[in-house]
Amino acid sequence: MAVDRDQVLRSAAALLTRRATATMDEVARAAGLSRATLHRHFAGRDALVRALESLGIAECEAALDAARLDDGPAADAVRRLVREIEPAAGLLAFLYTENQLFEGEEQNEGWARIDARMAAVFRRGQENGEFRIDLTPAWLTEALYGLLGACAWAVTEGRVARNDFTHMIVELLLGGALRRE
Amino acid sequence: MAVDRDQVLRSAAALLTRRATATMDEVARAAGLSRATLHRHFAGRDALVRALESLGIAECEAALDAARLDDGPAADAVRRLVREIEPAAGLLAFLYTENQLFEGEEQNEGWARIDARMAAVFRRGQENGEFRIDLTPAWLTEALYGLLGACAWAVTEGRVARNDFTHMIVELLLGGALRRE
DNA sequence: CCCGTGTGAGACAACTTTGTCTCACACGGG
DNA sequence: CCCGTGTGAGACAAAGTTGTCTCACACGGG
Repeated sequence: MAVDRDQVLRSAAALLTRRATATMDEVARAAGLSRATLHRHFAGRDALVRALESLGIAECEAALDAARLDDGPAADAVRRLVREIEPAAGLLAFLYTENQLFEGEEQNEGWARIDARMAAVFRRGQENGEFRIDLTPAWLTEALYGLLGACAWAVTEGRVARNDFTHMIVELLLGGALRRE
Repeated sequence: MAVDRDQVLRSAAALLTRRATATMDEVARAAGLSRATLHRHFAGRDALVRALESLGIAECEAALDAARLDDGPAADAVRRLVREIEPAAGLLAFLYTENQLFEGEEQNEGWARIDARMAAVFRRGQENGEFRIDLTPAWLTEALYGLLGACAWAVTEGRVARNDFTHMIVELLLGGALRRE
């Protein structure tokens, strides 16, 4: 009967993303357990958010590893990254918007490392001539976060098919909306 | 000594965007007034959020009007839209993430109308051959929201220069990151 | 079969936030 | 000058939330 910690965190992220003021009781209900049990696993709201953040950081790092960003064309690396990070998109959407974190040095360091790795692949693409140079790596990184969150939300809202997730993000991020002949 | 209602709403949006659980007292302090006065203008937290939403809808509609989305190439229309909507980007970033709104028929209708107008310009671009057809108008609309929020945040964080706001969004949305020869 | 582990339900006090009210005061127009 | 309007500060009760505890119970392994 052990609670699936990750599954609890995921449903908490899904709820908190669209209603950040949700009660611990609401979070518990959404995860299908009682407030008492939720409290046994996470000492309080802060602890829950920190756990969400730790999970998000860990999943991002894992996705970055799995995407092998240094291999082959940067465009392919970005495509692999988006595909790998898709399962964590909902979590990311929450963490990206909930920047109350400004505390916690360890966490901040984690995000800085992730940002740096993402920016690095864009920079590599610029240096080898794949990517245009007027869009800065920092902006492309932020834009990727924004698109991941937007697409995750669009999928849950039914405005984008789940199977199109990677395609929609990568094609827009790399190719843009303009038609090429 | 009358309080500048719009300015209060803007600073409230700025605070709530990154810390949605902020207290009415914190919101008041951030806006530079006392909780008592804040309460005189907005009956409560709900009223404040609804006012934020009304302002956001109004500014979006105004930007849509000013952008003349039906005139000339769709790409130029999108560029005008982003330029017009820039001042409201912070507000939008908050409203886009805080989807606790699911109540309120009038508001919902407002967003639906805005969504439809945005999607229409993308559809027009597809129909006249400017835009590629594998990215749906609904997704391009969501992506625009996401990019607006991401860029507004990146600007306040200092990762993107304020003057580059329109350029960064439009160039990425329309042209993508890939270099063209 | 029994017992240990983990859970749900509910009670409870402590704390926080909210909404309201009162009072004093600063400002600006008449 | 005086008075009305709008504000800040603070007090206060009401409501909501949190953290803790207790008890009963379901389940599964030994």
